[in-house]
Amino acid sequence: MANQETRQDESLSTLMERGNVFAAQCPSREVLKHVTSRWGVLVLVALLGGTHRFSDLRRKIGGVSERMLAQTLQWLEQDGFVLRISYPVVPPHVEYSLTPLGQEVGLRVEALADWIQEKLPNILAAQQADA
Amino acid sequence: MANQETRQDESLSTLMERGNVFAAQCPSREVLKHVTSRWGVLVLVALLGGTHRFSDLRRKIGGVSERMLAQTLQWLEQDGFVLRISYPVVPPHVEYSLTPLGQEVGLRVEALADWIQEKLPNILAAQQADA
DNA sequence: TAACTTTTAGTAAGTACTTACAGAAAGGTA
DNA sequence: TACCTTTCTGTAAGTACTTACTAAAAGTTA
Repeated sequence: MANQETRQDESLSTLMERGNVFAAQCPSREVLKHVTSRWGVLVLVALLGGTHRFSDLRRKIGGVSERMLAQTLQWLEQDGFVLRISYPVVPPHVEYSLTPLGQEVGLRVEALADWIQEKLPNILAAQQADA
Repeated sequence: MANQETRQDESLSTLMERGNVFAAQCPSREVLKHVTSRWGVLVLVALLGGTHRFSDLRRKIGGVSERMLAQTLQWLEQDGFVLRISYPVVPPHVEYSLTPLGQEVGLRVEALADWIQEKLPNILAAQQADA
């Protein structure tokens, strides 16, 4: 089903129990792509702060278009990280939150984002150094 | 220098001390993009395992083209995460390794990648659930 | 001499990501 | 009736990411 050419050190069986991001055909690559996507990271971190409505997220995440936010939320929902609850009213009312699985990734993504935010001065300094 | 329109809750001074990934103009966004890029993640994790030559990385990271690997390494080098040592011989011999700063991000990125690899079965199950 | 080695630049071409914009739904308000 | 609300979808158009392919350097091997 996945993994024919690239067979570095993972057999079909290992693939079923544990992904291998270094293998081109491994499905974990797709998940990684969603989680680390431009807006995916920010959505996960934002939702760690609690349930948000669509427009709340859009306001909080500077620069997202409605189109991209919607698409990103769908990716994360399909991967089982985001829970979407839609109330059948007009105008629409939809609430997004993290599933238990989503909170786990969220924490890891947040750790990364936080580190970058904190170390930004060091990074900018390093950039200057060899510029 | 950065941050004119988007001014959510960070002043120019705060920006100098700590990034804010939620602000569209914050330079941390660029760094985040490099680190979480398709190949950036894999390069960082691979280099946590020690110094690698260009072709070692290419072999290890399934699916990268030479072009993209080179570009990704340049991004990470400019951000101060990767150290590039070139020996003036023919054919070329170049070694890549992580700087102290690079090891710190690397660990965070690895934590994320590892989690995804471990939880892949759960994620695939979740995908099936609402498919 | 022809071919091979390793790393990277450059080009053209293709694919994927992003944006901007218009539009829909059903009811309340001016 | 005209307009506003919120959450999306579809479209066209633009930008960025990726790939495939060509080429270079200078010495070693067939």
